[in-house]
Amino acid sequence: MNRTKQRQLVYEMVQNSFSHPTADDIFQSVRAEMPNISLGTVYRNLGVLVDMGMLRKIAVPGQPDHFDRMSEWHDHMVCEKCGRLFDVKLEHSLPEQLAERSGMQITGYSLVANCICPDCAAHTTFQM
Amino acid sequence: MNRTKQRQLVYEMVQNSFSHPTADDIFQSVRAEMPNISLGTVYRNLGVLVDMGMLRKIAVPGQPDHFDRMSEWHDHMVCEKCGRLFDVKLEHSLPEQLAERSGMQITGYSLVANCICPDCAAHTTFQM
DNA sequence: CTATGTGCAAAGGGTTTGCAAGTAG
DNA sequence: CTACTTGCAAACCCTTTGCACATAG
Repeated sequence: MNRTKQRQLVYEMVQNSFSHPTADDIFQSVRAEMPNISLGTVYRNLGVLVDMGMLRKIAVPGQPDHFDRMSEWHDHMVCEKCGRLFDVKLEHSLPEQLAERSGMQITGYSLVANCICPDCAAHTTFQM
Repeated sequence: MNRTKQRQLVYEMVQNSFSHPTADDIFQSVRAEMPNISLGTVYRNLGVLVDMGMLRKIAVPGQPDHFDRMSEWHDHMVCEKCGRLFDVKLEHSLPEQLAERSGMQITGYSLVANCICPDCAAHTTFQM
């Protein structure tokens, strides 16, 4: 894997972000520093970095994919009002729960829960 | 909600299926009985039926959406060899696990686990 | 020098939508 | 009669890809 400026910038942008950015978020942000970078390059580098286990991809139904740094394992919740992602750590490993119940080997999983985040719960005007 | 032949057929096809069909599977199948039905109509009816809680939509990362009847609540696993979907029932409700850990209200979730199904585990030739 | 990566623009795949005509109730 | 639904085709959105050029090592 060659170390190009583009790849470096894409990686750092996700690594330093707290907001679970999408490919386009990353594109916009990296473009500030390297105006000629193309969206295709961002996608390609995200793919490489995810395949190498240096970043995580989070598939959110009905939204473009989000990306996250490789911190301690956790799951994600998406606020159905504001669309932001939040982290959550389950007490019992989901793959273990699934393997035990199904008897099959679990090789990965994708989980996104819908929630109302504290901000939206607080600011929402009355609704029936 | 009007009761049209198209909507009826779409509903019945999913209701009688054991295979977690995609919109296109449903389209192909319904077309056998009603050759002029359009794919757009299938999508529209699936949307209506899911919104009314008569069918479930299963979002599988990297695949088109699948649909399922509204049987007892369960989760899904997708075999990474053959791509088929399988049902699994967790012992502890995931929304409860998530709510407890996050303190937020959980309004739904999407979970798909990757697995190796028994068929593929048995038939696979040796691989490193 | 050679493998790998890039920018660009076009294509891809699943899904949604605008519209005029058709149908349910 | 009126609101809802359909078929059709075009549009949409996110993502991938082919290609010729550029760059890392």
